[in-house]
Amino acid sequence: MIPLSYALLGLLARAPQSGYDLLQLMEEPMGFFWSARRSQIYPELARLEAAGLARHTVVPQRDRPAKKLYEPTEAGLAALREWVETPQAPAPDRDIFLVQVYSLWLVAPARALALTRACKRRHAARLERYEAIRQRQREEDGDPSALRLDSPRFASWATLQRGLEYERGYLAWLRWLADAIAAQMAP
Amino acid sequence: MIPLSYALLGLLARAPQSGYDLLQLMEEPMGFFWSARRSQIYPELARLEAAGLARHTVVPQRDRPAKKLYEPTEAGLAALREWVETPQAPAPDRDIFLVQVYSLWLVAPARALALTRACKRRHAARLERYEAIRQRQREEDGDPSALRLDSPRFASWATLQRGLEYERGYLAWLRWLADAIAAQMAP
DNA sequence: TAAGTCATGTAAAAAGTTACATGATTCT
DNA sequence: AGAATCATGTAACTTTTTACATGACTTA
Repeated sequence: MIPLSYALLGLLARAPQSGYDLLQLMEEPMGFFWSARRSQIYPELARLEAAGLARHTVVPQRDRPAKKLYEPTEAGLAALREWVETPQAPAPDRDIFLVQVYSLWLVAPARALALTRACKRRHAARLERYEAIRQRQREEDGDPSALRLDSPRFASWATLQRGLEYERGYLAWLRWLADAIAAQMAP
Repeated sequence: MIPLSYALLGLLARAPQSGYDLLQLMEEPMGFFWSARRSQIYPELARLEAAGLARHTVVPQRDRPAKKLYEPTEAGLAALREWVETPQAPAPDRDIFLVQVYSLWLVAPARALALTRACKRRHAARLERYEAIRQRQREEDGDPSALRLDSPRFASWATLQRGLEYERGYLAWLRWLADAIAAQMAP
């Protein structure tokens, strides 16, 4: 089992889903911290089923094509619980913008500034997306600090909170970087 | 060319290095934002050379085995510059701890707290490592805000700064999470 | 002489991405 | 009739990891 297995089980543990549903849930919200494409998700579902961690039932629909609804088995839930409470080796850190910044001394300041601003736009957009989700969540759940620890809502709120702080921190650093570059251009 | 190609070129652009040197530089400091193993680095160096972006000379040493010293070619430097000033599609976000947190509602609060603390230790250790590097950098370079934009030192400082802020932000969130869990355990 | 570091690679397997492929149903 | 959404997959390729493999030289 790979992290993706548990990402999928984590989604199924909240509610049964079709592969197609999972495709979208892996975009948002799971994609904010773990991602996978269609070509990885469908085979992984088959693997989970072969391993006895998930099962599916075919659900015919009037207005749409039939779908396979997946849910975790008891063994699947147990495996997920066990994995969740075991500290995991972190995935290697990968930030392509920092790879660029590491060689930023090679390029003209104006280019460096433009690059920084492009990155800033990305992160600002991501932050806005997170804030929209928080807004929606607040409308649905009310005061998030009142959520029970054993509710999926609490878990969603905790991950969202990290996303918000991550983007704010990144943006603060980007502003600092842009200022440092600009400061050496003006005089 | 993949991001790793430019990570390696970025190291070579600062000073010629052997594959073995690059192995260690890919651990630290490059590993803080991009990583690769030996089995990827040596073939990648060969690829860079085949593409005319790097070249090597064999350097015999008295006290140690001979080594291949790599440096970027003019074409390699040009390719690096061009890549650096072009906005890159970000690598997918991957945070295994957040995958766990997303399903944290399934496990006992005491386990959740233990997991959070294990994560906190990791990040605290990483922060200490960054702070030690900052200390060393400060001793070598003096006031970092005086560094010139076109010096590798500036670039190193900028990436380190991001690392420091990332770990501080992560730790702040972990404290918040631990508190939220603890608050529901006590009463 | 054994352990440790310096030094360079390859092989095989796994994980992940891009592109291909198909078909039902609904809406315009 | 064509575009859009729902729905499920596979094939080929690239990237990355894990494990294997070897040898020079130094120090205890």
